[in-house]
Amino acid sequence: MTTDVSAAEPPVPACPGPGPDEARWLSEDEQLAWRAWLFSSLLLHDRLDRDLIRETGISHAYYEILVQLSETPGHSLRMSELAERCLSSRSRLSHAVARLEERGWVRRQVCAEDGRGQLAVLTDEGFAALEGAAPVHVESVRTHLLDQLSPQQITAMRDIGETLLRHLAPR
Amino acid sequence: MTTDVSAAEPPVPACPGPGPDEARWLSEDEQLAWRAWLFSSLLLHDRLDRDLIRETGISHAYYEILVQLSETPGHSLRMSELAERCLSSRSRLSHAVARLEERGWVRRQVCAEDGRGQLAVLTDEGFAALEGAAPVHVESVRTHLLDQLSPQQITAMRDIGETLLRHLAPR
DNA sequence: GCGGAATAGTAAAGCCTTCAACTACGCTAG
DNA sequence: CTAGCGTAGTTGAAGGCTTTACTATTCCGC
Repeated sequence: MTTDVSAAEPPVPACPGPGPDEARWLSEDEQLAWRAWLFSSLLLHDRLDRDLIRETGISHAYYEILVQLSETPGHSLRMSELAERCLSSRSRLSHAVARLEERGWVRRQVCAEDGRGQLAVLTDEGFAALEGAAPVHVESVRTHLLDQLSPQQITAMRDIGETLLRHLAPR
Repeated sequence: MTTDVSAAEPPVPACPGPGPDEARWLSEDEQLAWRAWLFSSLLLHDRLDRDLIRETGISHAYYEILVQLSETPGHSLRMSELAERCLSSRSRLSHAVARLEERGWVRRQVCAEDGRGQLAVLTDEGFAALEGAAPVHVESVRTHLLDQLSPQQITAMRDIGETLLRHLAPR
C-alpha cells in the first residue's frame, strides 16, 4: 500500500529514519486516538445541536448566548465580553444577537460608561425560552455523553479538556 | 443567586428532591467536565481548521474528503459512501465535490454497476495537494493536541472517543 | 482641548451548509 | 413488460459564518 493518506500517515510513507526537516508522522496509537476524538466530537456536537433545534427551535450557539447572559448579574453583558464567553467572533455575535432581538429574547442598550459599547440584555421572554430549553438540553447531554461514560472516564474527560483549554485559551 | 442558568443548573434552582418528571440536573463535577469538553473541543476544531486553511487553503472538511479518497484502492468512492465516511450529508458532499472538481482535485465518473451512482475519483493533482497539506495538518494536530497530553491522557482520550462512537455511530 | 491611534460594534459580500424538492435509475410484483 | 416504489445523487433557495471595510467613540500625549 503505497497510496494511503490520513492524518497519521504521509501520502507516501516516510523514510525509515526521520530526516532533518521530516515531519513527525503519527504512530498507530496516536492516529487511533486522534481519529476517535475527531469523529466522536463531531458526532456529539452534531447530535446535541440537532436535538436542541428539533425540540426547542434553538441552536446550541444561540442557547449558549442565552446561558451566558442568564449567568450574569443584571442578565446583561457587553457585546465583546459576550462574544468572548461564547467563543464567538464579534461579527458572528452581532448577527446572532440581531436574530435573538427579532425573537424578542434579547435587546440592545447603549452602554452608559462607554458610548461606543452596546449592552446585550436578556429579556423575560428570553429567560423563559431558556427555562424551557434547559431541561431538554441537559437531558441530551446526559443521554449522549455522561450516561455513556464511567465516573473515571468523566474525570479523565474533564482533565483532558482542562489541559487543552490551558493551551488553547490561556489565562 | 436565583437567576443563574447553565447546562448544569436550571434557570430556577430545582427543588431539593427531584420530583417525578423532574429533569436530572448536572452535578458540579458533571458540569465542569461537560463544559471543559465543550469549550476545548470547539477551540481545538477551530484552531486546527484555521491552521490548515491559513497554510494550505484547504479546510478540514475538504481535507477529509481527500484523505478518505486516498485511503481507498483506486482512489475512488461512491458519493454516498464518501459522505458517510466524512460524516457529511449527501447534499453537503455533493456541493463540496463540485468545488473540489473546480480545483481539479477530484473528478466524477458514472458508476459502472449502478447507473444511478457516481464515483468520486481523486486526481493526481488532488493527491499532490494532499501530500502538501498532510505534514502541515499532522504538525498542527501534534502541537495543539498530542504534545499537550501525557501518554495516559492520550490513551484515555482514545478510550472515551471510542466509547462515544459506539453510542453515536453504532456498527 | 485637539489630533491621531485604538477600540466597539455593525454592514456587506461571498462561501458553506441545510432543507426540501426534483431527476434519474433500478428493483420487484403482477 | 410495466407500474409503482425505493435509492442515488443533484439542485436551488434560505440562512449562518467569515472576512473585510467602515462608522462612531474614546483614549492619550502634547
